[in-house]
Amino acid sequence: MATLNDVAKKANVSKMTVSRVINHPEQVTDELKELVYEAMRELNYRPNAAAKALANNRTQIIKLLILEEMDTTEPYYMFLLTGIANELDKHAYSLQLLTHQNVQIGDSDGFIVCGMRQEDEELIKSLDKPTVLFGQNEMGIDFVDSNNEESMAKATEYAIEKGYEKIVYLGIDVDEPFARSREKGYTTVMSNHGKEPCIFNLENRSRYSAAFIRDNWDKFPANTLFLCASDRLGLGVIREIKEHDGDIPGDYGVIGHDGVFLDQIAYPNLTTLKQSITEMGAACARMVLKKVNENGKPQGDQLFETELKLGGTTR
Amino acid sequence: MATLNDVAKKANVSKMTVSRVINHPEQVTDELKELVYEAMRELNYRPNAAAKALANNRTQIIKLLILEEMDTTEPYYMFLLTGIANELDKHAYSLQLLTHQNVQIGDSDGFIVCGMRQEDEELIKSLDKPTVLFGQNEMGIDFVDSNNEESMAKATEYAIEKGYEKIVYLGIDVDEPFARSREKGYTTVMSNHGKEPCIFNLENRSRYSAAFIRDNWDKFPANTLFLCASDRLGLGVIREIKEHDGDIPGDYGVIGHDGVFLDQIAYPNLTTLKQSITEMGAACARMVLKKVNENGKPQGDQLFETELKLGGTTR
DNA sequence: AGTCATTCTGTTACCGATAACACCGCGATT
DNA sequence: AATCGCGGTGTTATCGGTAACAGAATGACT
Repeated sequence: MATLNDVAKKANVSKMTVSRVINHPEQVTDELKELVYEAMRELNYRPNAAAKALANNRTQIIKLLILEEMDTTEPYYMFLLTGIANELDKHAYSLQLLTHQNVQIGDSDGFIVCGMRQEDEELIKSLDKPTVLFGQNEMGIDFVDSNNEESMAKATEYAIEKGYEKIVYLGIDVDEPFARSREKGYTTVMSNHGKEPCIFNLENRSRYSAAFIRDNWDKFPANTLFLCASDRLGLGVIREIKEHDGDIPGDYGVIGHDGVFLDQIAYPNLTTLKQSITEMGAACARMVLKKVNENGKPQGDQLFETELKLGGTTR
Repeated sequence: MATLNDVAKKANVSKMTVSRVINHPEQVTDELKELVYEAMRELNYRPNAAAKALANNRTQIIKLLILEEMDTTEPYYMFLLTGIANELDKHAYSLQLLTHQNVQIGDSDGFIVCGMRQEDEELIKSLDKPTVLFGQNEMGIDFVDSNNEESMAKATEYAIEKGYEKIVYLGIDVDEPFARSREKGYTTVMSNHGKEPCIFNLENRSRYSAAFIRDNWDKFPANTLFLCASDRLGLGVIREIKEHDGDIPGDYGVIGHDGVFLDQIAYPNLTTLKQSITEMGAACARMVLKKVNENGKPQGDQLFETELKLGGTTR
């Protein structure tokens, strides 16, 4: 592998000039810069991450903390990981995965945390390096997330537009900002249209939403749409409506949220609010690297729109 | 962070002795070793991966190549990743994820490849670093996998034992070693019991297995068990049996394979052959690191048993 | 012309670890 | 007693980069 030194010799300059071309190009004349770029191209120069890390007193490592239990997660995180990893790669950074099992060993330049719940606040605050959350929070920590409120508002509008008379919201039974935002998107649009909100919160498992439908079937006349805070809940709803020989999407509509995998597993395919997980992962990575370079300077929040992806569970 | 030097001073020895205690402890007297260990403990010494990498002309990075498309994969890979990452962490290694999107940039000490198909042979052979495959193969490359044959044999035995008269095998329609092994496990046990094998291969999507059941429903009398090469296929089978008001698990049994996530999504929960993905991931990591340390010396294969996890789709 | 500031490039030392070599002391060998 | 061998330890140079400083060239100003 070609080194800085090789490039320097080829371009007839010192190592330092080459280093500067890479890190502080404004300090080098255009003429030399051209020579150096040329040499780098010819030698197919790739900086040595280890050397760079050592010299900068960095690790070139970002740790990804996944606080959620793995067996309740969808392939969701694979997309997130891909997005993060690709972006980190571009900056000669690599990834370390931390889960509940393994405590934090080794060092890193920064953290990306996901699956966070209120009770993890202390843990997060104890992190001594630039940190970015994947998922909105009220702790004042920079984050990336879907625009949960806007997302559910959009879905509610759509349901109304399609003429469903009763629109029932099935939320996830946790006291977290994302859950509140989704609910708010629903209630806001409902009241804008002078409709009565109808909200139930359930544990995020398909068997609970199925049981819920079973236990309350007589409360749901034809022309009802179930707006679910996750595809998982949506799945259980579909299952139980079918069990009652309900007509989807004629008499009953279902809309889920996430659009990662389960919406495709459902039959018929679930209409859902699809998140751009991979892009959000990349955004997390960019944000944390920027924060590292700017010595921990706050980066603010970044919200992504969801896409209403139509399946066979809505008219 | 404490360095080698700090430890050396504290223990009144040279850096080199400390380094030796870590890497070649047999070259140091027990007396000094104790002093050094003591100092390391007191200072909470953690080796600097970047420095180590630089000195050893290593990268301390293992690349994970995922050749499969992400949207057809289950959370499967998250478990694998967790296993790999935890193990790598222990050895101060970190991970880089490569997918179809991003070509290989940067350098690494070794590769773990998964989701490989025959057509990827050339790519794999072009890798210039120690490589381990996740998934059996006939290219002579070291691998880790479930014992596919044994796994299906076990399931077939179980189905027979439970008195299902007809046992239908639904395989995945690809010409890959893992698929052949699974089929072989089934056929071997069937012929041992003097029963006629009945095999169909389908694309690995639930809607295809559902369609298959629909189109051939009259061929499957009561007391039939469907042994599926994936939980995904199993899901479609369950769906369609229910559509025909078939009794599961009384008249129809279903067994899937993988046990990662979909088996729990299914209703009733799918009886499946659960793989120890996380452990296999760790095994991959150990194997590739060993291979790196031994300059690419072949490591052979490692097969893991699956666990027959009973759900509600078998008697 | 001489001084000075400015802009650019090169030199040196260092980040934290390791391999190769030098060296020291001791028992075994003659 | 002198030499040899060898296990055990320290010294030096090195991996590939970067910051801090030094030095050279240029133009502006008195």
